[in-house]
Amino acid sequence: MDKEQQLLDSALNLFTEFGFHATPTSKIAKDAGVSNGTLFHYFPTKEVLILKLYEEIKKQLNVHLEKSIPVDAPLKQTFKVYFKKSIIWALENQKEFDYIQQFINSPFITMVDISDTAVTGNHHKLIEQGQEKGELVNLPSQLILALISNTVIAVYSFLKGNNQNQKEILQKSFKQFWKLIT
Amino acid sequence: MDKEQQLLDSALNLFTEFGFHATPTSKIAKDAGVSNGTLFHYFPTKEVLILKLYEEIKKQLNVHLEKSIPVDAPLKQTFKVYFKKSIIWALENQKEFDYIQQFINSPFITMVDISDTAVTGNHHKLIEQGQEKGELVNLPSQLILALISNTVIAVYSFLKGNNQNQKEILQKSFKQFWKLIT
DNA sequence: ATATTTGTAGAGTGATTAGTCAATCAAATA
DNA sequence: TATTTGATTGACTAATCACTCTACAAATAT
Repeated sequence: MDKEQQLLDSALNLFTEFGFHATPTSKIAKDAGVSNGTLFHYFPTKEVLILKLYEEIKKQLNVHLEKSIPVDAPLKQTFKVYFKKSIIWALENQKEFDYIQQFINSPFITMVDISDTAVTGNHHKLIEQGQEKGELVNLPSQLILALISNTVIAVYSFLKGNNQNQKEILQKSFKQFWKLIT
Repeated sequence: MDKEQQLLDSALNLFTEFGFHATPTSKIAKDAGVSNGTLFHYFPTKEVLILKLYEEIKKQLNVHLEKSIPVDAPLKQTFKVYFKKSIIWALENQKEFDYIQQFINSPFITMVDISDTAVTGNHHKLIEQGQEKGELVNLPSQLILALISNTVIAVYSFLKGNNQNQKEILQKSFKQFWKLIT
């Protein structure tokens, strides 16, 4: 087993349960089954651990999102796939998703690049293309991106507590979401 | 000067800048111009201080929102007023608004009533009335509430960094928002 | 005027914490 | 087989923290 990964796993569990500073490094090490010193062998400071965990989760999410995205599909179809994939990933990786939000809403966010909030990549491009074609509403692409992220968060946090009719909710939510951005 | 209020003010400033646990009570007391012991005279524990600050801000927001809300106005008008008032309050009280988000996305949220997320009151009722009249989309009112909150957050976080065209952005955003929930 | 409560101070305490370090251990390489 | 390299340990440290306690001052009640 990779001890670095085990440390990240334990950190994720403990950080989401107790928060960053209420989780001592000693507890993380213990939970991961390694010694105190080993933690600091892999992560020079606690802060680095917190940041690396964020980067790693963000990477996982982005890799997942870019998998099997249709090319040359109608814009609406592409957005639908992104939308649903995001929410389903969040539901299947709740700790990871919650960690992202906890991190983003904490002062640690000032330590990462500003243009880097959670989802990156070609989304800006996609939005601007949609606007050129007149399909998407004419609002700053940054705002549209924020609207998208936050709609995903809203649907996720609802479905987290109510997993009945998931498919129907997703369907209807997307329909409304599409109206929001067109 | 009310020392309890001064302590809450200092706590707000420091918590939003450094986070809960990276802000020692001693710093809060010093910043408020009182002694260590005085802080614990007003707040038995640090946790109580964190919770009371949250409650106080939530109350402020709710009081503000309920001021000069039109009665018997068309639903769309009522929502528009709520929508704009929320965002403008957030922009004018950024620390308070950021604190709410930091709190809600932290493990401390488990210590407050679940039915109590930030905005309370008659909003559920309003939504259900709108649905009965067939004006609002037929989705669970909890989900609609989440969509509303998160749209407000999205527009706020965009406008926080771009305060040009505020009026126009608000106008257009509401137009899209209304499509989202109808 | 006296007694009682309430507010305020700040030094002190015991516990906890991030991070260090010298000593082993394992495994790869020479 | 010898040597180097990196991984791992856990006791240790210096700092920090939430909170206590005693003393005193101010306000309020009797």
